Amino acid sequence: MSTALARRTASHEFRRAAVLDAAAEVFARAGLEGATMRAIAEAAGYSAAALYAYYPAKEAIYADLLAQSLDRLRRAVNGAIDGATDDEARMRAGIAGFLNHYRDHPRDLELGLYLFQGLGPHGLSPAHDRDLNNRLIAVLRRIADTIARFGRRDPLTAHGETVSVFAHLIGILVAERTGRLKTLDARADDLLARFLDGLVARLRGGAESAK
Amino acid sequence: MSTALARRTASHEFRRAAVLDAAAEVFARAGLEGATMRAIAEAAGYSAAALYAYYPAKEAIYADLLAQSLDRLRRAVNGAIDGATDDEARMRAGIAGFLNHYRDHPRDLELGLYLFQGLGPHGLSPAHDRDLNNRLIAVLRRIADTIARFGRRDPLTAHGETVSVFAHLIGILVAERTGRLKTLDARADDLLARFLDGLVARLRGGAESAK
Amino acid sequence: MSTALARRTASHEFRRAAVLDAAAEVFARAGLEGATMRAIAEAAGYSAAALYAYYPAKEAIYADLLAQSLDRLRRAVNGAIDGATDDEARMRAGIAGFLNHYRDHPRDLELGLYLFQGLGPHGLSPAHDRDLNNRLIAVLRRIADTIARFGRRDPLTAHGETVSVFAHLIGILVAERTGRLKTLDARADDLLARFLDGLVARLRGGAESAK
Amino acid sequence: MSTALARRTASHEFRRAAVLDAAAEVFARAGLEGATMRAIAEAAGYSAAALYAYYPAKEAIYADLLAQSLDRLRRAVNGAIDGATDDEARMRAGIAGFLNHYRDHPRDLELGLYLFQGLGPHGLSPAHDRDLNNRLIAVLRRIADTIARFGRRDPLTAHGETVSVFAHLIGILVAERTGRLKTLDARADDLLARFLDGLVARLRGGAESAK
DNA sequence: TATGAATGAGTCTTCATTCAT
DNA sequence: AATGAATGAAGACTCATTCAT
Repeated sequence: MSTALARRTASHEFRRAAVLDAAAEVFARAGLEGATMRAIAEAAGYSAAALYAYYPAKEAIYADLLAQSLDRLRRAVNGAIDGATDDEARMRAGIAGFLNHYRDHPRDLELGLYLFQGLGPHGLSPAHDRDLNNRLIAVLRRIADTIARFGRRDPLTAHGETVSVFAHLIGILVAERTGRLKTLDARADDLLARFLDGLVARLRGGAESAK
Repeated sequence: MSTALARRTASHEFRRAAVLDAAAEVFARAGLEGATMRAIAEAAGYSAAALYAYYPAKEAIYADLLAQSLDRLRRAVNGAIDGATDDEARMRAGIAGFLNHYRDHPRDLELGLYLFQGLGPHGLSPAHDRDLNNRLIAVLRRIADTIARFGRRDPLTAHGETVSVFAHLIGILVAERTGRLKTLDARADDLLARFLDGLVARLRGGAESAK
Repeated sequence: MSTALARRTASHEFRRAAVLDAAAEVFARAGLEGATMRAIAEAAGYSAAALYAYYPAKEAIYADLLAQSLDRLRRAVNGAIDGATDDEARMRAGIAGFLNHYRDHPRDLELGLYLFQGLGPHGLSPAHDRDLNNRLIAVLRRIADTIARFGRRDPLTAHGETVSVFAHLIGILVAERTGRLKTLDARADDLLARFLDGLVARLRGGAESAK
Repeated sequence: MSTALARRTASHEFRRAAVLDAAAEVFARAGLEGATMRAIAEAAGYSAAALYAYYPAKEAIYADLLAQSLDRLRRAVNGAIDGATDDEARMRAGIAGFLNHYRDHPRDLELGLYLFQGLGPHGLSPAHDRDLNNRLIAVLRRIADTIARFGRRDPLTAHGETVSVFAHLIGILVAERTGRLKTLDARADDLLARFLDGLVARLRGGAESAK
């Protein structure tokens, strides 16, 4: 019986993943507001009602989608860092990896911004929110490590610098995705380069600039 | 007779402003998607149908709201700049004015983010969009001027630097508003100070760093 | 006082006529369902509320419009008959005048069909209906006369024939206006000619066909 | 499984038919413009939203209703023709069948007039319109055949005569339905008889009257 | 497990009409 | 005489969700 149950569970998880895939596709195609339960169901080859066997509400699909998206981001960032050879390169690679991942994967950006922005209509439950936060922190922690190492900063200082990096990255992404960058005749690449150069200079400069 | 007409017109404008206020309040309370015509009407003490005496469509309310919001931002930035005494202070004041205006006026931030985000579903008409863009550009231009003057940069270089500033400001605001800053135990003030210090250092450094 | 009152009344009637004109124009432009009170008011240079000083309801405007339209029809038919020289020509002219008036004045046809069709939504009051009926009968009576005279029929027989003519005319007009004639590759002229020839032949034939 | 699916499909069709019935009733009762989705839903014992499980839009209900109505007309006409014994009787029967079908089925007349009248506001899609036209033509073609056969006319001439018949029938029906016949103290039967007699006489007369 | 059926609440918008001024 | 202001009722349609099967 236990085997049968396990099999059933595995099968269930398998189909849940298929639903999630379909949802991701719909989100990418129709945008966040246009992603209706019916559209997701159709993409998954189910009826709308069937979705409720896998997720209790639309909100839960969002949450799951976001979690996966943040994991993909983490893998991208980690991969970029691991592929670099010296400390400065690692720091630069991690930060650029963050930006490029989102630039290369608009779906994930869409989801990420939704998160950053606090999804108006139904909002996520606090539990979900905490979970997602932790996944984001995991990404940033790795970047903080490279900063601490390259800049020979203590963890606290490195953390402050990381948040600054994080804010800048978000700013670039938001500005680009909303067309303001094009309007202002600027490019994300250039912005990042400028910021990184400044960051490197600053970290090299003061042996220990306060927080 | 002319007086009566003027009085009537003024009264009309007065009530239109009241509707706009109510709309702003609803936007702040219910979020962007939750701002329905009925909600706005109720907040204004009207029936939904009555709104159409003041605005021909929901979109027009958005547009008006955003336009006024950007004008308030411009006044805040200009005021901050004009109140400072030397070139460095002017630059710092303009940038800080941008950030603080939005921190002090969450409603305007909500609206601004809506703009930055590109309002998915119902979007603004191209005409409206262009108008709003111009208002934003007007704000940034003033900041660019202070950068050019303090850093003795040519306009083109100053523009690039301005976009970087803009991106950073957006990033800070988005991160704060969505609670990520609190999560990361950071404060907007510190982030701004850190960024400004870096900016000043950079501008002081190279007499003329390419674009 | 009596003079003042008369003047006031005349002035009122004058403006009522202007409203009616505007209404006719709107009906022609926007169709029957598209003719809103506001549209009529704008065409008349009034506010919507002002119309209620001249007509108690939209329905009354319809009714007045229809009455005038039927009077125009009567004048057209009478004119056609009076312009002809012998009895057969007079009969033919009267009938053709009916058809051609409506073909040349689509506005009136629109109104007429509305009448014939019983205006769904609000319907006319019985009083109005009776009045309009009488105006239609006045038209048909004149045609009946020409039939009686040409066919040397007694009034009763002539009346029966007239109703048949009336039905045929309506049929042609409805079929043409709704595009069915074009669909069937037919022309109103031909249909009328065919019918008239048959009518003449029939009336010439039997000295006195019952009823 | 196939059985279950078939049963489900059949059940769906059954309820769709019920919706259609309800719609027909509403159309007959409330007139064309008064037939709202909500009214139809209530008549069918559904919520308004439920209708959309059976028809994607109001327009589709119209179209279905009209199509079925025209098919009923065709069956009535065909049946009448097939029940007659000689050529003249067949022609008379077909024409009378058209008229009587509509006199006996006021709902269908209401729908038919809607068609003939070109449904102003929301109109049918061109595709629907073409389809309905074809169904009407199918009816008329059968009548044209009987005319050609009885009158020994070539198809072209018979067609012209058929359109004349069609126009007359419409005229009678419109006049009757809108109460004008009663006003004029006439009866549809008599009108038809008179017209048919004339038609027969004409067809017997000239061996071949042009067009 | 999956579905078809069904719904209530909600969306924006239009319109004829009323009323204080 | 005329109007601006305001409204209730209505329009078609959508959506997330529930439930019996």
